[in-house]
Amino acid sequence: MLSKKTKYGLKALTYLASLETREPVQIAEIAKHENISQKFLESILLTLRRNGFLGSKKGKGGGYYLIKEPEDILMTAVMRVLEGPIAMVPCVSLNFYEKCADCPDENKCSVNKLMLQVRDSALEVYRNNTLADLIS
Amino acid sequence: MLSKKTKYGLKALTYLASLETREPVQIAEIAKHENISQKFLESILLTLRRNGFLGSKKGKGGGYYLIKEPEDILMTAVMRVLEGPIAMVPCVSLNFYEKCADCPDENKCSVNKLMLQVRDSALEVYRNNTLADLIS
DNA sequence: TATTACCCTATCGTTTTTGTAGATTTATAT
DNA sequence: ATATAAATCTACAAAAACGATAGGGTAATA
Repeated sequence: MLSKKTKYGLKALTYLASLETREPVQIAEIAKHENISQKFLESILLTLRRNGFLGSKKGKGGGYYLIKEPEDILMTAVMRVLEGPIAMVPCVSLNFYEKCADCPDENKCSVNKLMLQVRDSALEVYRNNTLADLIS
Repeated sequence: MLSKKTKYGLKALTYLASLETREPVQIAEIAKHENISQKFLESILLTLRRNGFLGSKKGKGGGYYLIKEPEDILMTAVMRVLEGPIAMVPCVSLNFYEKCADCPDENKCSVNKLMLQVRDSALEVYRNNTLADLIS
């Protein structure tokens, strides 16, 4: 299941990308337009800023704005920041690898074998989509 | 994240498929061989039986056994029973469809657009793998 | 009578999602 | 300059949902 954090984050990014301007947009406006709990969105935008996707400006006339062109924002990067690992099990994760506690031999593990394929296919989708591709 | 339920279920199925015999195998043996909590496995095997993957026999010499050939057990079916929807959001699910509470128009939703592709790519993997393919 | 699957329930721990309360920064009007 | 209003930032906390596991009793079968 996709977490609401990721869902809301994606929606917020898409909304910002869809605007003509790159001037700061207030949290309240984004939250209202996308039907998102404002306080929750606040923390999501914060992590997007900390990870280099958004810039922010405090005080009156402040808000959040895209820091890169939508064409340059890959879904692999967005998903990893918001949702975490793309792989469904740590033992096939590229960026968050961990050995399974059970499972004596990864190469003979059926779960590993299947989830490796799933990871690769998901990865291909995320690599082929930038933020610009999600705007209709 | 893949639930342990699914992980354990897949391992149990693979173990049964890897055996020469189709005679009943006790829960304890499966649990021990795959390093799984026996009590947890118990409930997993039960749902696999209720969904037509396994047969069972009570009493001495009882246990669980495969009811179909490994070649005829598709991962799409196994995943849907153990993990639930293959889609990451209900609004792109084939078997568990649900409209999003927010989101006025699915066709214009960026999350929908992306997750539709992810679903299709995962589906292709699951369709191309039977239980027989997971045995090494 | 022993063995094994079946079934129900309770519990513990973690993660997700949301809410509360304030502190800090900035633009603007007076 | 000063006050005011408008924002983001920070830190908790709590509630809700979910995942994983354990315990104990029942029913079927050799």
